Amino acid sequence: MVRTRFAPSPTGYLHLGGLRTALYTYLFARKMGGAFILRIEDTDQEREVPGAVDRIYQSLKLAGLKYDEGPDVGGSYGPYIQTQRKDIYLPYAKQLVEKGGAYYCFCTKERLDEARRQAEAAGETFKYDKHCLHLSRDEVRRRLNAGEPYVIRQNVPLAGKASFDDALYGHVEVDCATLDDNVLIKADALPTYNFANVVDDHTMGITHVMRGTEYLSSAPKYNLLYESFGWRPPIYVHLPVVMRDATRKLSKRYGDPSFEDLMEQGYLRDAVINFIALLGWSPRSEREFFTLEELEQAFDLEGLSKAPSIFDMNKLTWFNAEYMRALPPEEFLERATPWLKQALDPEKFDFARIAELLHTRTEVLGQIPGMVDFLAQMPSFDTALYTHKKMKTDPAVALDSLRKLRPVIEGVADFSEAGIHAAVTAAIEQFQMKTGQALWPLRIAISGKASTPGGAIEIAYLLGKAETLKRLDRAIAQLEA
RNA sequence: GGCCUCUUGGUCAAGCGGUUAAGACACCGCCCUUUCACGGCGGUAACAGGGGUUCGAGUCCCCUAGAGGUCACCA
Repeated sequence: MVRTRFAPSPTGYLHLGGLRTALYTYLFARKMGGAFILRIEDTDQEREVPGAVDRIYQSLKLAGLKYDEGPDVGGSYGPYIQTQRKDIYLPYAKQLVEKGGAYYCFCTKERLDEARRQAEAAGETFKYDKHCLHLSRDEVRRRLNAGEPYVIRQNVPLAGKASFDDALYGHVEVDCATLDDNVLIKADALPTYNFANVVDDHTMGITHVMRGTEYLSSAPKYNLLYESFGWRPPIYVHLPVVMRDATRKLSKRYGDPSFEDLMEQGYLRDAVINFIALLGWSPRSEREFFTLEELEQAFDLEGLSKAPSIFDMNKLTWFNAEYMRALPPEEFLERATPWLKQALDPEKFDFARIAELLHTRTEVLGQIPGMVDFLAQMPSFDTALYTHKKMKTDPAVALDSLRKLRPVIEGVADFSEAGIHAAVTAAIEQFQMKTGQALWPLRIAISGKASTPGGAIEIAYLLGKAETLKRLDRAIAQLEA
């Protein structure tokens, strides 16, 4: 059975690249009828950010990526947090030492730093010189017993090739000579990422590993470990990076949003998932709308792209707008209400009607307050707004129209949209005005904005008669001044 | 710098030896329309460069260039 895992470090928020990795990992497991596992990689105690583990749970939950096994849901391969597994790594490392695939190292930080400095001065890449590999068994035992601090290093062959096969990138091979004897067990007795990964993936029965391409070049080294243990390596699928532009990857530093940020800005979960899924994967068809469930069926490794892709906020916003429009009116109203409340008093305004008007005009929920705040408070505006070429209006035309319309509006008994509409159209006909010359100025006069959700009639209705007249009077006064 | 990887319009991308090189976003134009949207129709725009292989290369090979990754007791 296929078993995949998402293994983040609790060092902060879940960024969109991480979310995509999690998504693909999840989708592949579902597609194959396998299990999706969450594992927390917290072996670097210094970098751990308090609360980050909870944020990972939160974000995955928010994204709808349910895991079958994980720290907070259990499972038969636990624990799922590496620091809670700390006792299982050392025995494996010792086993590797016995097999010759690793060795104890007592070198001090000073000696290493010095060697590193010299290598740098000579313009060479630093490589550990296997100094401690040649220590006798007796000496190793003696120093261990004396309580000397130590690490355990991987013993990489001096010559030959190390390689692995990636499901996406194919056969990747490097010369062992270019590889360093990396630390497997740190002085604090915790494993490094490299080692913990190999041990955990094996002991947790992981069959497919999906992770970023930043691990691509270290993967051959992993296989050496698998070989030493005599274990079968999982199938690797390295995923290209999600970029912010041609040369930089998406990052919080430049203000790129995290998944949580997007949710807070009023993006829809399904829209973000849909967009992210298509960033680096193609269904190879014209289809572009997929629910999570549909992605679970459609996803495959063949559609993955090898090149990094740039996160296009524009397209995400388009996707979001499409998802917004596809919402049933009641649901849109429900989702829009909290945002409407930020700008308007629900006691004073017809939220249902406003939501109707907003529905096809809202790309992101967060835009809502700014689109309706003029209803609560009349903005000041320049009379240049009255000038509109196509409507054939300007401040002079506007003043004339507004003067004619004011008494008409005052005389509307039934201040519904139908009532206002009937009265205004009758007046337009009676005065032989151009529709645009009447309605454009009216809308400007009571909204103060070049574009609004809804036209003059709708806005007048929403404002109510008293407020509409008040705004009209002020507008006329402004034009007369 | 060594090693690894990537390269189709501004962006996401289809293509897997023979196509007028799809489609989507964005942009522009037109239509619809009491604004703005929505919707409809149309348009601009790409195979990084150079060598091969082949009757025929975006598709295969090599080189160059550009970009990314990696060289930690970080993941």
